[in-house]
Amino acid sequence: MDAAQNHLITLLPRTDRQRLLARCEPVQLVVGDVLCESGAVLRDAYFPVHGFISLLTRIEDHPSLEVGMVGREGFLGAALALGVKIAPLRALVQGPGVAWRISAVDLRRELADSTALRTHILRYVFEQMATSAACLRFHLIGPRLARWLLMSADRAHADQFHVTHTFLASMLGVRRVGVTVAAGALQRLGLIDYHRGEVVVVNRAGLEAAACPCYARQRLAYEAQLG
Amino acid sequence: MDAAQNHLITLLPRTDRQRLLARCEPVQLVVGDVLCESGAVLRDAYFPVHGFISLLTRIEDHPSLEVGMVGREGFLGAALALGVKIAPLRALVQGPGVAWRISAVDLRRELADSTALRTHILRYVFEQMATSAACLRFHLIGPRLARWLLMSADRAHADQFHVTHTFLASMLGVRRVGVTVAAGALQRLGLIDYHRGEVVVVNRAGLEAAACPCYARQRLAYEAQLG
DNA sequence: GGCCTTCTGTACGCCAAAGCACAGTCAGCC
DNA sequence: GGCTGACTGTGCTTTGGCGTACAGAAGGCC
Repeated sequence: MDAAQNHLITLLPRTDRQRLLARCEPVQLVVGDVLCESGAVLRDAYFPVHGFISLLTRIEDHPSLEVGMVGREGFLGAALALGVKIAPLRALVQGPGVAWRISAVDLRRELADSTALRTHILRYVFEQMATSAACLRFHLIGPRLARWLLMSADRAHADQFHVTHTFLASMLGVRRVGVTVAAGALQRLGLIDYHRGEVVVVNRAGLEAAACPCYARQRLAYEAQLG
Repeated sequence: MDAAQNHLITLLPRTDRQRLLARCEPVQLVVGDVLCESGAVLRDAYFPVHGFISLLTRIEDHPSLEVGMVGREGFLGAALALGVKIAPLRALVQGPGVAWRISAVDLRRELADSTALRTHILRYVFEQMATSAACLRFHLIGPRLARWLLMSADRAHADQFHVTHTFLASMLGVRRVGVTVAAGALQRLGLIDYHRGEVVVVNRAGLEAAACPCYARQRLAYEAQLG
């Protein structure tokens, strides 16, 4: 698990990192697993190493909506870092892999001891949420879909992954038909290819051009944080 | 300034509170003032006591959009709390009043010393952002407008305040005409009254019924935090 | 092979909101 | 009083997305 560490952990000073890892245990991320349910008590937090996790919200009778995505560059359990005991969002494993798991109690202890950990975790969450708001309001399905595919490919560390139109719809908060139409357009442009849930990014540069600017923006913000 | 303190400050343990206030100075909030510009260097943070402040974002050529509102119950400068030096959002004074101002340097020192302050500030911001996302995506102009009016009335501590349709449009991220139509409907229902920028909440209960459920939800979350 | 389920494509009508244009209306100022 | 500028109201057309319904296509299982 060293070569492909979680980036937040990598950013920590050596002693903090060692102390944190001593409290973590590795777990498998299995596609479809729900790591925490909205409204349930938070028991653990996760630092993904491979694979990725979607953060979903629901309001009333609307379809669900993804408000964040966590991969190797991030962390699941920000609420815990704020001392909140009840999960505000549903966390769904989307790409298979492994993660470091830490108990709420241990995380709390580590956060108290490590300013670096606290800062990195919270800044990451903040950035994600700030980006999505305006995007949800103004951007059309097509560009949003393209952005989602790129973000997934980044976190899956692959140009191919599994996801159906129905599922995409519940991520973007739109109808399944809306996804079908938008995905069909991307396919006709030769940017992606898909078949019964297997999506392949064919023309990455083209897909980036088709994606809403939030993709580039978030990427820049992330790189600025690292550098 | 004691009787009507900022709520986050009130929540602090006594010693933390006294130390914090020793570093703050009172300043006037004048309507239209821009306390920080997006992309500019952050110098100060604010704890409003009276009046309130809107947090605005802009993307590309779209109209601006409000993503947060800060009054007595909150705090302006969350980015600073995360160690970010550049303001991610524009902060615009909307309701006149006073606030405690603290320099970035001093805030940093206080945050390092006070777990309570850190937790309260970040939890507050987190809650706000999580609420808005789905609201922006799913709710119609009318209910969103009603919610905005209620939130403003709450923070202004008055049933009357000044705001034009054009301005409301830039808060909600819609056209001015859209606001005119929605506001006209609320007025015909006898819920509000307005005339050249002076808005009066006539039927508060009715307005709450007309507002999107995010208003009640956020209120509940806030009360839970206090209790 | 045949059935069933899952996934994808297409086709309606409908509506909220956008973009655009223009007409009132009120307040303050010269 | 009359001008000016800010504010509000109304009337178009266009459009992106919704809700719904149904039909084809591909894979799994018996």
